[in-house]
Order: sequence, then structure tokens, then C-alpha cells
Amino acid sequence: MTDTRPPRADAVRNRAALLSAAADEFAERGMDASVADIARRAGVGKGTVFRHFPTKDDLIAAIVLDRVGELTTAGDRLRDAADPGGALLEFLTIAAQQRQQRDLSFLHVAGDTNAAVAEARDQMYRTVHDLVDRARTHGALRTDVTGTDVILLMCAPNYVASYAPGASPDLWRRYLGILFDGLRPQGAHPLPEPPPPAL
Amino acid sequence: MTDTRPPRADAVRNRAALLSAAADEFAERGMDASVADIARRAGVGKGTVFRHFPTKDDLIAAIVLDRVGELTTAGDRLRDAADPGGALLEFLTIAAQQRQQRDLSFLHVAGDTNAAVAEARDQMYRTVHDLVDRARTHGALRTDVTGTDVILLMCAPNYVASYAPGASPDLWRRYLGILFDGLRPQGAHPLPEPPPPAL
DNA sequence: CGATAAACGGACCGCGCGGTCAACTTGTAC
DNA sequence: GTACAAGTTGACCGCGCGGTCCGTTTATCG
Repeated sequence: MTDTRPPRADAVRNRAALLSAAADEFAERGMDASVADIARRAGVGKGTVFRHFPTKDDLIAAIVLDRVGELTTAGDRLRDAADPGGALLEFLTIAAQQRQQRDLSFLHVAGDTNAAVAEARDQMYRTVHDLVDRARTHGALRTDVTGTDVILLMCAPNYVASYAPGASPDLWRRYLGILFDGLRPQGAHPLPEPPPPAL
Repeated sequence: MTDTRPPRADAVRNRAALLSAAADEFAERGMDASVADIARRAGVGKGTVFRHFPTKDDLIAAIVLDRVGELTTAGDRLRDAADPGGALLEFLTIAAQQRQQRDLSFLHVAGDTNAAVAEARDQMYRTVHDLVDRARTHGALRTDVTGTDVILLMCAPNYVASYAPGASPDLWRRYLGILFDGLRPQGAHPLPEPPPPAL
């Protein structure tokens, strides 16, 4: 019935090349990198892109799905760490490190049009909430900060660092450090605004 | 010789309407709001836009120039405040408050193509450096943070808050609070990465 | 080998963008 | 009121984008 023969060898090769090229291109130029450029970088024709991914959004979704999956895996591994505060910091480090992409903002975007991405995203969100709750309970996090806050703040270090012209590609670590100091309970000042609705 | 008669009344009216409409449109849709939409919003034809601003970039530059000017003025006023730490916080509040635009990132962009914007931007940067230096000397800021750091981080609260769907338009205040706690000297952990080259 | 379907490639399409222009309208000065 | 320059307008242009399509190539299998 649904007997589908395995795909051709060159097809799987091209698909992998496309995903890699697209990831690089999106990381360098942002989400508006053109499909033609991606095809050229992968060494295939433009039509081949659309054979594998019916829409540019589908290509983005494939990459996002991959990244978000890695993130969830890493987060789940860190859930049982002895030091929940360090675990959260490490999770945020992994999140920012992912191919030092300009930002993870397209995550929110892509999820709105693709159900699979939305599902993976929500799973990742749950993992973050969990890590945050553990860190807070453990006294490693200020009490007035929520998982949603951290989800939103996650992208900030990369975003900020991307506007420094000649800086080290690891500059985001600096701003993650500052951000994380702001999340610690020591010397936390009351926040003037309530947390946003949960994500 | 360069005797230029004053512009017509409707021209100055349209110019003002255009600037206002463009500011709104850019605030809502980001920098890729179309010129046609801006013209429609201002109630004028598309050609009129280009009569007043030869290029879309010139229109952006006019707005940015205005905002950056306000910011510099506010910063200069705050330079003599009794409490340099509070002054810096107030400056960052004003910066984020500016029409709650999605981000100030286009500032960096616009400066690369327009000399006047670059000049105003640099002046504003100097003001920030000054405010930061005073706050640091006063013990209100961690010692390992530079003016350039603050310039880069300035945009973060707005950026982060813009990704919360149904949240309060003042949500940025919350993230500015967290960020500023990360900038305080109390309980600051050493940063893993050196500061970026000065802006 | 062929035979065949899967995969490929690039010319092509429609669209919306920033920007131009020539015909038209209107504020202003006398 | 009239003349004229300043201002306005929307049709129009070229371009690059995402996406389509069909003639061609090629991996696979008996």
C-alpha cells in the first residue's frame, strides 16, 4: 500500500547539501537569504530546492526542527544535573552557540505556519520551563522570573553581539554572562512590570 | 545668492504627515515597511514621498536623526544628575521608550550610508560612554562593563519584548530591569569574554 | 545492457518593491 | 484675478524574489 521505495542516492546527498548550505546562508545573511543563493551554495539548481522543500518556509522549518530538537535533547539531559543553576546556564550557552546564528527569532515565526515546528517548539519551551523551575527552586534564580522570561531572553545575547562589527564570534558569551547575572537572586531589584502570558 | 523662498504651506504639512506616518509604520512593521504603505497612511501619493526624501534610506535617516537627537539631548541633561546610576537607568528607559519601536538596530544600519546620521550617532555614543563612565566611577556599575557594551545592550529589552505576543506594551521595562540588575556591581561574576572594540 | 521512473536544472512567471516622470493641480505674489 | 513656480500624483520601469514547469539527465533494477 504505502510501499515507498528508498530515495535515490544523489537525492539524499543533495538534500543534505541543501540543509547545510541553507543553515550557513541563514546564519550569515539572516532569514531573507534568497533561495537562489542557497541553491548555488549547495551546488544544485533552484528547482531542486523546491523538489525537496515545496516552500522556502518548509526549508526553514526543516532546519528549525533540527535545531530545536538538539536543544530539547540537551535540555532534557541537563534536567537531572546536580547544579540546576549551572545546568540552566549551560543550556543557554548551547542555545546561543548553535552555529552562532544571528538570532533564533525565526523560531517564533516558523512555528506559526508549520504544525511540526510548533509542536517541537512547545516541547522545547516545556523543557526550558522545567530547567527554570528547578533552578529557581534551588535558589540559583531570582524568584520573580518565569520560564517565559527566559525563553524570550534566550535570543538576546546573540542578537546583541551581532551588531558589534569587528568583534570576536564569541562575544555573545559576554552578554550571556551579564544577562545571567541579572537573573541571579543576589541583589535582585523588584521588577516594574509583571511577566508576560506564558508561552 | 542662495536666496531660497520659504516652502509652500501644504508642502510642510505633507512633510510632517509623512514623517509621522513613516515613524508609525516603521514602529509597527519594522524597517521593511513599504514606501507605498507609508504614503497611503500619510494620505499622499507615492511620488510625494520621493519628492521630500529622494530615497527610502533618506526617509529613515530623517527619522533616526530626530530620535538620536532627542536621545543625545536627554543624555546630556542627565550627565549632571546627582545619582549617575539612576541617570543611566533613566537614559536607557528613555531610549527604550521611544515610540516603543521594534528595535533601534536600524541605527547601526542607517549610519553606514548617511554621514549626518553617522555624526549624530557618534555624538549619542559619546554621551552613552560618558554616562557609563560616570556611573561606573560612582560605583553604580560593575567595573568590567564598557560604554560599548551598554550601547549594544540598549536595544535588547525592546527586541526581546517584541516577541511576546499578547503582552503589555511596557514589557520592555521588565527586561530592562533584569538587564540593569546584570549591570550592577553587586554579585557580578567575571565575564568570560573581553569587551568588543569601541564603537 | 536497456528501460523506466525519479531526480535535476534553469528558463520562465507573477508579484511587490524602490524609484522615475510627465501631466496636472495649487499655493503664492503682484 | 492671473501667472507661474512649487508641489502633487499615479502610471510606469527594472529588478529580484518565491515558486512553476518541462525537457533532460541519471540512479536503479531486471
